[in-house]
Amino acid sequence: MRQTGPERVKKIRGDVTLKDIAEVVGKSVAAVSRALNDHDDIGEETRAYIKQVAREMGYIPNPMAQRLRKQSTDTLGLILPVFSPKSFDPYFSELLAGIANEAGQHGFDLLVSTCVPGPAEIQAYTRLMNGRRIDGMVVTRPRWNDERVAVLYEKEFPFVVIGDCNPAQEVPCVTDDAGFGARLVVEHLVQLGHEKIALINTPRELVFSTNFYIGFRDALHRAGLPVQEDFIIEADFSQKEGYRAAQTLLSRPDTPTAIVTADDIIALGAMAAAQDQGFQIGNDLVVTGYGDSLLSEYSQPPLTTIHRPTYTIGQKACTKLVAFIKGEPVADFREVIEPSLVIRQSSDLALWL
Amino acid sequence: MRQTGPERVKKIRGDVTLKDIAEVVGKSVAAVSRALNDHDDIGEETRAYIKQVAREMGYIPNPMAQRLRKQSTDTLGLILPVFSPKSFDPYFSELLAGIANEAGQHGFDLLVSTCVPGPAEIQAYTRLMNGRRIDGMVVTRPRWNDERVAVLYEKEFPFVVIGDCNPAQEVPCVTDDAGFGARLVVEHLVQLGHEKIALINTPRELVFSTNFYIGFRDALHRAGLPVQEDFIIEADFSQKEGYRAAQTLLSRPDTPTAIVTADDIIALGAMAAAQDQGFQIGNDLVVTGYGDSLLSEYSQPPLTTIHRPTYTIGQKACTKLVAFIKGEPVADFREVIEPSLVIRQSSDLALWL
DNA sequence: ATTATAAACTAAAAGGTTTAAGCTGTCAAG
DNA sequence: CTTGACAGCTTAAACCTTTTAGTTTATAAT
Repeated sequence: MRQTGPERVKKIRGDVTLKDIAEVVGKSVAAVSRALNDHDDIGEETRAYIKQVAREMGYIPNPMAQRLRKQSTDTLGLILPVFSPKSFDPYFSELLAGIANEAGQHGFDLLVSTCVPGPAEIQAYTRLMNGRRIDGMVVTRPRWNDERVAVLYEKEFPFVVIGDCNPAQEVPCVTDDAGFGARLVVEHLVQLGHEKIALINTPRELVFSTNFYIGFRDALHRAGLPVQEDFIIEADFSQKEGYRAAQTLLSRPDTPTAIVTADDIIALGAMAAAQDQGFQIGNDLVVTGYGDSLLSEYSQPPLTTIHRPTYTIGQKACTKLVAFIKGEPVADFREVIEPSLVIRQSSDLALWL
Repeated sequence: MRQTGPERVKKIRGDVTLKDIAEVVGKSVAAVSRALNDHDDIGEETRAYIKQVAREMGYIPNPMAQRLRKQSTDTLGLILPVFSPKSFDPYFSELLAGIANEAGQHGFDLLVSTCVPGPAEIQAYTRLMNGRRIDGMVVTRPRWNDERVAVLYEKEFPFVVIGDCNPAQEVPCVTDDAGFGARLVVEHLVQLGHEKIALINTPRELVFSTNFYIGFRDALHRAGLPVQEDFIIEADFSQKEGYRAAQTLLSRPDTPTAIVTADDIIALGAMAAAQDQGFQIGNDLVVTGYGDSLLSEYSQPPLTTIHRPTYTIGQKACTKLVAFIKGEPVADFREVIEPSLVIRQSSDLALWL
């Protein structure tokens, strides 16, 4: 029954299906399928032959058919918040790179969607979930009482959270330790002799912000410094908001000598505001960031910040999510990565030398 | 035959299929499908009823079944070059945002994959194509004799190119006018009185680089200035490469008074090199970039550059690709967008005032 | 009264894969 | 010689939707 020659090449262009292979090798479609998937109820010889023919014919499985049948998509979902048309946070770029690379390693596709933050957000999530387009979801920047997490959890849809999330919820997550980061920054500033340290925090609905605040507060306590509530202010993730916040802080009668911010992009805004008021950053006033994004290296002056291994976090989160989807045992639900301090000129102009 | 009550609600959780609806309304599966898709051979009343029941039952079509049947995926592919683990070019972030947003508008999903540039690249492309995972592909940073374009073209796979591409190939593309951008920069520098203008160009295999070079050269000619070949040097898209290139330029006996670069990130490297050699950027030496990425605004000093509307380019490219896939007539194959000059302190320190 | 036409549907196939269940033949144990 | 076990297959169903090619019924035209 073995055919060779033209017949076997016939379908070399166009879409070769299991049926085509079955015809050539003279076995059933099921046998071909099972041979290619290495089931053990197909003879050694037959299996080898089928595989060879499949290779020669250039067989590529039709993913849609597989997905329909297996009721799984081998695809992960990631929804990026796009605030303004003009680009988005470099944090997400790095995260995306980590996730996408790792997903590829596991044979998963990555579906990326965007949405403007707000009420439409949850729709974007449910659309991907309900549409059975993806097997699992990556959630970023978790909030207290996060509706996204609630929905995913309730529907028992596999997901992983990137960033600190509500410890009351037992959800798989990979995060940097914001509190530890804040502590590193404050200790650095205390060492430099600062006593009046202000904080521009990210929005309070983020779990991250709370942890950052707690780390900040505790570090001050530990240094024997008071926590002045009017030295603490919130800002969204934007340069503009950072500018506004710093302006407010610096217009007070008693100005701080250091401004800790919970995000690099906010720090950039804060630096701009301070500079506009005549401060020399790194000398009259110290500003620090969080994230160690590309921006912090090239800012003016370069920004002292907390290095968060975003790429690695993306990778680990992806690995965890894939394990989850495959039903493999997941060792540690909550993976915490220690960030590190990167000292640049914005905290110590002497480094210019 | 109309059922109401529990039966209709029975499947409200879990996956409602056409069959379930058909049973409830007492019609055939085909009728339900045709009603929901607004075919005109279903009675007005029936159609309304079916739609209502579908809504009540929370019916969501199974995309995999649709895709298998329709032999299309309603998904676009984008492959991001990831050079180093540490983040990627902000250019791609902005592009991604534009493409993803627009794709969503058209009801398309966006599949994002990454690959390290090099020989593995073409595999990533063929994998997506051959796997029938996507209906169309976005190609970025086209090169002369671009293998990706060749493969896509040869297989008649729908695609759109973002960025200048080989004019000999009749391929759909959306691009900024690099030559025009170069001209704007040179004219600006000439106006500032510069006569010794160097160029750090991007790698010559990119069509962009050639166009940028031609614009640069022509603008010099027009200004009556000579084109000195040893003032022209190439660099990859990295800060490091920009640093190296500028170092080379500035180590020559006759140093330029202005360095034009073909990319912001290269410009940042060039500035760093110049600063390390004691130049005051914007005064002793002028450096310009291309792209107007986030970085350029926050660099030290802020970078005079060419604004490329990357987000918009992403949107337009996506629209074009979708039209192409749907077989709609595409008006202009080649869409060229004029960039504009953004003057910051790196070319004119007086702006500091 | 017959035929043509249109409206409103239905049955079945197709899209490609995987899997549950069943079948055949061989060999060994009883 | 029977029974059982096992290897190595095959058949048919399932996944869910869309489309092709009818079929039925009612109405209009002849």
